[in-house]
Amino acid sequence: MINIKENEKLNILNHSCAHLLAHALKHLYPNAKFWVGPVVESGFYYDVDLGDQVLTEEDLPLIEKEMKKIAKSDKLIKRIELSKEEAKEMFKDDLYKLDLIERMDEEETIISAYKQDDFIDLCRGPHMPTTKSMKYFKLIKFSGAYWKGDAKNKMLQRIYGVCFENEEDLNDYLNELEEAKLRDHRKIGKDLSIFMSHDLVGKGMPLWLPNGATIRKQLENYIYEKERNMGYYHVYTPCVGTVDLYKTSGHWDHYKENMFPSMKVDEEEFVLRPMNCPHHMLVYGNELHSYRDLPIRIGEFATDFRYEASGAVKGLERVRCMCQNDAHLFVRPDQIGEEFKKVVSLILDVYKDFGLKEYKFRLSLRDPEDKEKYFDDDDMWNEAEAKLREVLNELGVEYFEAIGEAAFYGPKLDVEVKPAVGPEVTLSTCQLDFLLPRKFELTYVDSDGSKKTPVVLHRAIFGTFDRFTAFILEETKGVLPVWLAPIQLNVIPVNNQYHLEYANEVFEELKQNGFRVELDDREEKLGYKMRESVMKKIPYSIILGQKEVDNKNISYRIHGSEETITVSKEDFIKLINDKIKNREV
RNA sequence: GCCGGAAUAGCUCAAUUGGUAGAGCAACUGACUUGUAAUCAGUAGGUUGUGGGUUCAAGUCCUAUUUCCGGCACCA
Repeated sequence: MINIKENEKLNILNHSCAHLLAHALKHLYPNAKFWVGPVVESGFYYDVDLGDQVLTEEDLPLIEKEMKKIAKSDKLIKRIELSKEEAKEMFKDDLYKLDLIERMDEEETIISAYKQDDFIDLCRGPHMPTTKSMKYFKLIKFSGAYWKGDAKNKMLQRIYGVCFENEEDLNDYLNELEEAKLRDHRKIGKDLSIFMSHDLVGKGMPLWLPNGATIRKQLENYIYEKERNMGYYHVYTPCVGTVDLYKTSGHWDHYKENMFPSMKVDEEEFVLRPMNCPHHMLVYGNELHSYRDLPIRIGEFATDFRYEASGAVKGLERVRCMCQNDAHLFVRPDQIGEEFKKVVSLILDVYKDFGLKEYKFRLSLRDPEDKEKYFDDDDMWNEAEAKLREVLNELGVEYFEAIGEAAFYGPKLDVEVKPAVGPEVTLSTCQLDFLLPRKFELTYVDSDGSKKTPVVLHRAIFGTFDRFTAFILEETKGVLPVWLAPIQLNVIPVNNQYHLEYANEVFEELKQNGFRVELDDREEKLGYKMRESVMKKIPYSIILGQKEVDNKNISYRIHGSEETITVSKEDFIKLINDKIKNREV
């Protein structure tokens, strides 16, 4: 999908369209006060204070109509340059604009504004020459948005729109938006019976249905094997811990508002765990470790509970009960680079297996200007950050740096992806932690016999199984590769009376070979069953009629293909096994 | 959490200004015996998310609440 902000022409066009929107709003709501109207990836928006006036769905077409009217009247868009004082005088009744002027750089002596007919707005520009330039636009949606992005401030109303140079581009874009809704994992999840939710279970608590559970099991098996091969040990630890555990880890002080409230049982006070680090710290601490034993890698497919804000939960993507593909790697300081490299390589390896291409690595670093915010060990930070960069460069990974986005306990690498609908989310993560091992007084015996503190890498390749499943459903539009598909093969006899016996035989044989196979023995027409097989996105539909009975072979059709292929049973079994092994469609 | 919207049969949806809930698909029963995206007929299915209220009368209006949706904020 096109990034409008980064397209120079569209950027100016959309920016001008934001002014056009404000202009129209001013006509329709004379008391409207305007905050800012920037261009974003998906178009533009304008934040506006309409007083008590609340916008409704029906208002958008009316606003659009007024915008079209102004556009048609072909007003010149003129740049005006003002001194700071002049600007303050001009906007003296507008608190929002005064605030903007106040916040401008001291250096900035000239402030520009753009005027079109009876509307004037502060703006750096540039803009289109006349309002007539904005012909092909559409207001998309509206919502609330905090003034200055701060939840403590008043909520303004935000109207989103998009503008293109011609009708075709606009329609293409709107179609893309519609198509994105169709591959939303919440829709696919419902259509394909992947997961459900229920009021009685609660918000952000999806229930995985058999189809979803099968997918998840495959993901678990897949990553378990990878991790085992890399020397990970897997554990099971409880979903609860005492409050004292989280006081020791520091979560109670720093993460409490994201945890479910504690519960008292007899003399103990428990919380549902929001993460597994404390448990894994204890597992490490259960034994004495030599410097020779490190790295020690402790993994778990662990269910965690986070009290996510009620407005934040979304399908499988953001939930209150999740299963992390978690592991904690205990390393010596000199092993940070090497171990980090292994994690990044694993991420790349996994993404390749899933055919993922659209993702961004984000390296979150400490803000050197604001060292108080972070765990105090300059050398450790500098060395670790340099090491992470070095590894990423070595692997030739493209990444961007987010200064000041590190956790207070260490720098981290996140992989961000864009879901069908909504803002980017983090999939994989790898976080360095200097602090937690100290809090739990973890040690290893170094070569000189002294006790040293290990460094911990928190890492999750899939992130959570929940979010990864959501993402993979959207990537594949629900058409999963055969190794992941809940139902891999669908056996359809042409006519039950004559072909069911053979179909049963084939069905049993495929089942014996370990495939997830179904037999559609309902008394329905072939066309009817095929339709359902396609809609359920089963990778292989096997059609068995008289020809197949006579020749003891198999005809199959791959999802999305029009072609039917006939092969021997043996060849078919080999084919499917190969596809599974190679993780092909 | 905040602003706004929504909730009707298993699913997708309909129901004039308030007048007592309807269709398609799915399910079930029967007929049909079929070669690649829907065979036909019939049956059953609902305290309209939940609790209050207004009214002669509420799916429709008010109110509380739960869940969902679009954003915002959050995501040490």
